[in-house]
Amino acid sequence: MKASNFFLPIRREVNEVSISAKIMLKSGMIQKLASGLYSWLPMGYKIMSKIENIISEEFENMGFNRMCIPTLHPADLWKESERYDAYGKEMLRVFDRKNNEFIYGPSAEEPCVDMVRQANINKNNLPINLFNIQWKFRDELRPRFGVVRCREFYMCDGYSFHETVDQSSKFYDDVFKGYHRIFKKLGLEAIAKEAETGEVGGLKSHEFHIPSDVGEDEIEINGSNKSSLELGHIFLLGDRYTAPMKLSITNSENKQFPLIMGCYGLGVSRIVAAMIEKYYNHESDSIVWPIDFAPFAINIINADMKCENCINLSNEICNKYKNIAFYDDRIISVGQKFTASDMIGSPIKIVIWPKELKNGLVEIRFQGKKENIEIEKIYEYVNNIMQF
RNA sequence: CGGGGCGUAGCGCAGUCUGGUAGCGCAUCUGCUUUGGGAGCAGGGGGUCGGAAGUUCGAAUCUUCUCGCCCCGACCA
Repeated sequence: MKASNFFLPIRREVNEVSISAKIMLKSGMIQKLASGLYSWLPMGYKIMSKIENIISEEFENMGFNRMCIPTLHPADLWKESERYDAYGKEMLRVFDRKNNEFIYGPSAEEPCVDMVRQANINKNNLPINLFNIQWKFRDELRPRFGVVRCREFYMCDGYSFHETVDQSSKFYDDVFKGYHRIFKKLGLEAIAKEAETGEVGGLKSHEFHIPSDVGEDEIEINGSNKSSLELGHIFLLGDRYTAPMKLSITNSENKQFPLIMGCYGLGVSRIVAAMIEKYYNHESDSIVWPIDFAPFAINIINADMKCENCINLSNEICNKYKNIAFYDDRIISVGQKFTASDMIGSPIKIVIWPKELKNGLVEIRFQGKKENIEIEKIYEYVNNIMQF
C-alpha cells in the first residue's frame, strides 16, 4: 500500500482525555461522528479486522460456528424473554414504516434462541454452538473514553445449547480456557473474576478484566485495588431464555425440556482500545504493533523522493510485500514520514536513504535495533522475521 | 438524571468580564531557498463566532430559549 493511495488523516492535536481515544483519533484510526459513535477509518478498521480474525479463529477452534444476526430485532422477541422492560432506556427502539417496533440489539440471546428454535432440533443435533461478530447498540447514560465506552460497538457473542447443565458447564469451562488463549494471543493479560449474572441472568458468570487507566471497575490485582477494564464476560445461562422462549427437545419419555444455554461475549472494539494502551509508548509517543496484528507489518520510508533509485527500490519492496507493506511515497520531509511512522506502528521499518543506497545499503529497524544491510539481503531478512 | 464546563477557519485555541461588523499557532495554496527526525522566508485563501428570539444606533461579547459536545457523580453484560 502506498501512502498516496491510503486515507490516513493523522492529526497533530486532538482534544481528548483518555489515552486510547487520543491516540486513536491522532493516528487516524477513528473519527467521532456523535457522542458515543465512532467511524472506523481505514487504518483503525484494519487493526480491528485483524483482531476480529484472531478471535473468530479461536471461536471456531472451540467448536463455534460463525453466523450473523441482524442488528435490528423484532421487539416481540425481547418481550418473550421479558427483557424488553428490564433493559430500559439503554435499548434503542425504532419503528418501521408499518409501525412495527424493532430494537437495535444490545445483545443477541433472543434472536439466537429463535434461530435454533426455528430449526426444530432433536437431541442428535446437540450441542449447537454459534457465534457472531456484529455491531451492538446500548444507549449509555454517559458514553466516554472513545471506543472504550461508546454506544455502538463491535462485539463477538457466542451462544451454546446443550442437553444438560453438566454438558453446558463443561463447555463453559472450555470457553473459559479459550478466552485466556485469545487474550494471550493478543498480548493482553486478562484476569478472570467470578461475577454477578445481573440483567443477563443464569447460573454463573465470569468477567475478564485487564488493568487499565480507563477502567471502570475495580478488582484486586497483586493485593491492591486497581481500576480495571472489562473486555469479556461469559455466562452459564441455564434455561433463562430457552424456557420462556420455549426452545426445548423431547426426550424418550415424550417429555419436553428446555435446552441449557450459555453465552460468551467479547468486546472487539473495546479490545482495540485496550491494545492501543498496551502498545503505545508514552515516552516516544509511538506505537509498535506485534507482527501478528500490525495493520502493516512493514513500513517503507523513502527519505528522498527525488532519488530515482530510492523510488525504484521502494516500489520493488512495496510490490513484493503488497498486503503487509506501507510505503510512504508522499513528497514531504523525512521527519514527517518518521512521525507518521510512529503512529502507524509497523514493527519492521525499512528506511531508504539516498547516501546509503549508493553504497548498496538500506536501513532496517526492528525491535529497537537499527542496522544497515545490503540490498540483496532485504528479502531474506524480512522473510526471516515474517517466517515466510 | 444531579453538579460543572465548552461550542469562534480543517485541527488546537485567544478574544466574551468592560458591546464598536474577528485574531493566533498548525494545516492548506503560490513563489523562492532548503532537504538524514514534524524546514525557512515572503505572499495568499478560508469563519453569517452552534441555532433562534430579544436588548441596542451597533452583539462573538449582554438577556432568554434551544441544540450539540465534554468532565465529575449516579448507572452499567
